[in-house]
Amino acid sequence: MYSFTEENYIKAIYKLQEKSGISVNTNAIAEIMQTKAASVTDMVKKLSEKKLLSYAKYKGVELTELGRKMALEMIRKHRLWETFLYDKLNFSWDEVHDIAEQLEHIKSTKLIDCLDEFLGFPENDPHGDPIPGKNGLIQRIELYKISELGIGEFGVISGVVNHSSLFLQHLEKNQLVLGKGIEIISKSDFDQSLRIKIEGGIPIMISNEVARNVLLKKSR
Amino acid sequence: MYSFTEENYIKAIYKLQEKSGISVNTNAIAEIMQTKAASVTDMVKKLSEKKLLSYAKYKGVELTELGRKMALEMIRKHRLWETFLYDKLNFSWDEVHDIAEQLEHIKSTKLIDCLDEFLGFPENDPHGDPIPGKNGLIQRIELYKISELGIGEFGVISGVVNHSSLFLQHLEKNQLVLGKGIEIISKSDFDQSLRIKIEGGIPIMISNEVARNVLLKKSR
DNA sequence: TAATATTTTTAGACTAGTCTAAAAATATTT
DNA sequence: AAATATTTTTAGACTAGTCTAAAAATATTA
Repeated sequence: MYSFTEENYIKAIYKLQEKSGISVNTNAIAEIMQTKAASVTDMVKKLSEKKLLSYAKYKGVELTELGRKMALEMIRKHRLWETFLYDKLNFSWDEVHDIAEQLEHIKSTKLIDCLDEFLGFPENDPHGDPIPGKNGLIQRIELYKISELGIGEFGVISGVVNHSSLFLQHLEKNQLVLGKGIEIISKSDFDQSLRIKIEGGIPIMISNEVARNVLLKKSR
Repeated sequence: MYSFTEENYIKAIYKLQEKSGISVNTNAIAEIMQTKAASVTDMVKKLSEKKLLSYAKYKGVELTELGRKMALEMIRKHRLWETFLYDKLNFSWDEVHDIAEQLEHIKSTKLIDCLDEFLGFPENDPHGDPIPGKNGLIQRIELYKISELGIGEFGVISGVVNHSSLFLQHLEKNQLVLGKGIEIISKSDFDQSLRIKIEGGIPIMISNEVARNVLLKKSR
């Protein structure tokens, strides 16, 4: 059984490895873990002994297959809990992260698989990020900004680029919520604003600013 | 913010205080916390400094109002999560406890209040134990053993006395699940076994052993 | 490539929570 | 009420995870 701290280190290292290539250095880990480099060295040695990552002094670390699998499990849990909070308990997009940060440490495979089923096997969390499957595979679904779609194309709102409360509240006020299907009606050559039709509603205008910050899964 | 360990101590002390009167002694705490008396002494001193309980050397401990409130919050969380697992994720009676033991430590008042609402403000958990309200009040509903009801009386299954997996599985096999309405048809003078009718089913026999371990809320 | 700057590691110490073994207080028995 | 048994506390040590300060390795610059 792994401690919360160990789990958080693995998740942090996974994220760093995702964006900045193969080997992750001590200082970078210290920064996102809000701790000191010396502490990271200690922990990294421990995780290395547990075969979760490979580590050579002064050379940075790299997750093993075991570590990678663990990181994906954490991310799966995190995103499923976020989806639960958003879909079932009506939390807003910006409230879910901190609570999911706690919930992702709950140990029970059955719990998370049942939750997955209860939520209808969602493919993306409320921020549009893909939810890894039971097998540890990420099914990456191509998401497009509204502004990238052509006239006549259809899509389902699946995420956002800008996560600010102000923006999320603006979307909600305009019925632009997760899961809604929309169709591109026309684009203005003047200010790149768009006219779109929301599923079961009348056509509305949205600014290019909005169109560049909402992500769609193409449909039809 | 309190640690998991501190929270578990407070919950344990509350439970002991419930059944065995006012002052709780060190060894009893050590036993249910699965630790040694020396460790209990240390922790109890700490909790005393935090005003969660009052403690006099060699005289045992007693929760303060603050400690009692905290214990009730823990119990509220525990029982709401158990209800969630049972009602929404279809866990069985005997599976919910261990996971709720982890979930009860999640820190978010909003989360637990939204969960309460999502579950329809349940009054009892899947074991029939009352769920403390937001205010910290326990609404105690009178529950009767099946064996205490008279012939012709009706009741809804609302809890159990014996919480063992073996017993809970036996009940499930015989359709004796939470929320089912039953009617007492007759009682045997020989072995105190009962004939009962389960809502929407045919009459069945149950042993006195079963009848003494299932709790009903009277109805009609 | 020598000097300097940066990064990483080591050494030793601290806290929370636990332990064992022994001492102190309380309870029970005779 | 003295002897014995039990319970509780103290003292000192251990582990996980953290820290600071200093040493060692690596990287950068002139």
